[in-house]
Amino acid sequence: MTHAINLALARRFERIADLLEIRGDEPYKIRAYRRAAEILAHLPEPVTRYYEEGRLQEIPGIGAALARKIEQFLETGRIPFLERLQKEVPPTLLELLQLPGLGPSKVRKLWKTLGIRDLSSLEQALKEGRVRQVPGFGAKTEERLLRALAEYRRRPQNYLLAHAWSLAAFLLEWLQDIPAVHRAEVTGPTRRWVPYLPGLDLLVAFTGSREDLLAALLGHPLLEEGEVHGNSTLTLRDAEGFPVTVHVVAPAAFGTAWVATTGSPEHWARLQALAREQGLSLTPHGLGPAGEEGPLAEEEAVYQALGLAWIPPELRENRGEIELARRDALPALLPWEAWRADLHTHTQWSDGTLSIRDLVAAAWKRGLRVLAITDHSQAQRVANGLSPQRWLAQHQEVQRVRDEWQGRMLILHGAEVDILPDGSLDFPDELLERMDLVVASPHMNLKQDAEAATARMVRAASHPLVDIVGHPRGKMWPRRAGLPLDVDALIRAALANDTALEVNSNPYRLDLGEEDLRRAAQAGALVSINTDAHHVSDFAHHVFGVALARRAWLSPELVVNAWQPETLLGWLRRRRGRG
DNA sequence: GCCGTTTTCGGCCCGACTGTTTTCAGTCG
Repeated sequence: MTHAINLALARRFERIADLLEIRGDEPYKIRAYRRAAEILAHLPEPVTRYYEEGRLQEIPGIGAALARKIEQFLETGRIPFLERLQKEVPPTLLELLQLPGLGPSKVRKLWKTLGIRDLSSLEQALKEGRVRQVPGFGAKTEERLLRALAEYRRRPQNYLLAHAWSLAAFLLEWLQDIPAVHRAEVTGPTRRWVPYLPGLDLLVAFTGSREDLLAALLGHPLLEEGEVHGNSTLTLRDAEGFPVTVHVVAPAAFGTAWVATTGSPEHWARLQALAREQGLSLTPHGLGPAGEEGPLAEEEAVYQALGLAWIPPELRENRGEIELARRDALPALLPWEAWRADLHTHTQWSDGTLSIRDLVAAAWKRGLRVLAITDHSQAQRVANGLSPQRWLAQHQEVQRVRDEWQGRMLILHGAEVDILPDGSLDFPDELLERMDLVVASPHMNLKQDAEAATARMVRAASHPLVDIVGHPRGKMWPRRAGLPLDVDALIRAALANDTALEVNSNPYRLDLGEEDLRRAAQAGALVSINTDAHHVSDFAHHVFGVALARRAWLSPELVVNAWQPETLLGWLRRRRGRG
């Protein structure tokens, strides 16, 4: 759906917007770049098609100036305006924006008054007490920034899994067309679906020279720099500095290399120990008696030779999976294709981009058979949240669309109602009672202490008209850790009230998080995996939620989205006493 | 920088919170 060239352009427009913001440009100009980036990233056709047909300015948000920049990029791979901008505003300033509390205006001030250009010069200035001398900065800000900086540095795994997968899809397609590439696959933490990771790893069976492979990869519009590293790896980066490691292997040894590079390191070490117990030696290049390791081209053969069932990558964390594979007793995981219901989505009625009609059609096309329309409640002013009156008007519209679909798709009408700071809800019960389904989520006051946050969420989860607690922590990677919840208390409340806890599949949220979900899974709480879709392309995010469920060893029967529509309806009706 | 059967110029989404102030700018959602 997304195209590499659109994404490459969108990222450059985003970067222009960031740099303009630090420079202090006209806010509406900046917004125009951001809007264009957003639209390009979600454009269903490659922008090259518009270019060839001379229709660039037909793309909403693209006028003469942006069309010109798109043309320059497509013709030369460069945008001179961006290059001039980067000479003027050091791009290293952009990493400062990652720190919570530092926006473009403060970054500009630090740069102009203290000459701060990156994280290390900021740290130095903070430690020397120079930052608090700047007007607008004080002791509290100094302390907060030092903490944020330490936090930022402590986070070794800095990148988003979704970014890795999206890049992987483009690069694998690209690799297919390179002669002498026999096979190419995703490997490493990306393949294990680790939510936050140090970069993308690919495994490539290749018989040519490393330099040729590197040159071919650098021809891709999303990759900017790279080098040959040792005799079996290439390291590259995309325009945002996202690291890509390409492991190169002989085709015959693909199987052992794939197991080795997929990891985890602990899982691999345990496999090697198991091999030793059997008098064998397991290396990335083969398996057999020490010194006579033979290559294995298929991964299944590696596990089989060790007397194990093949282990899905999401389980390879050395949490007991090897012992279970030995007894052929691996847990049943939620099948990838079992997710057939999205119970948390948005339309143009609040901050979504699609009409109800288009959202339903897009969901159907995606293979969904149940869709809940859950726009924001009134407290979400930024998101154009619905008043009770507007919800009722929307209800009429949902009814019309429902009639058009005549039961082919189960369309539920509910809302994502705000959980207010005290745990009460942003809509009156009389309105909630009319809904097919209620998702209740926290959006504001996310800096409560653990006691207040837990009381708030437990109260919401215990409300008889709340079916699903949406993104319970309200976290937003990487800037916001979210509510410091006692998750076990929330899980107990959910169990006591037959309420489902959401795994929000938005890659920036993944909330509940993995450890939370593991606890919920052990307690046997119901879970709802939803995309929180605002765009058509957001439906694709469900894989991150499903992956998290698999990594948490969640029993498939606890996932309400995997139930038959009748079962789901039965649960909802029973909960609100309509059963 | 974009956009227009209310405008080709003057709009473009806004409110709460916080730390820094002494009346408000910047950040965030």
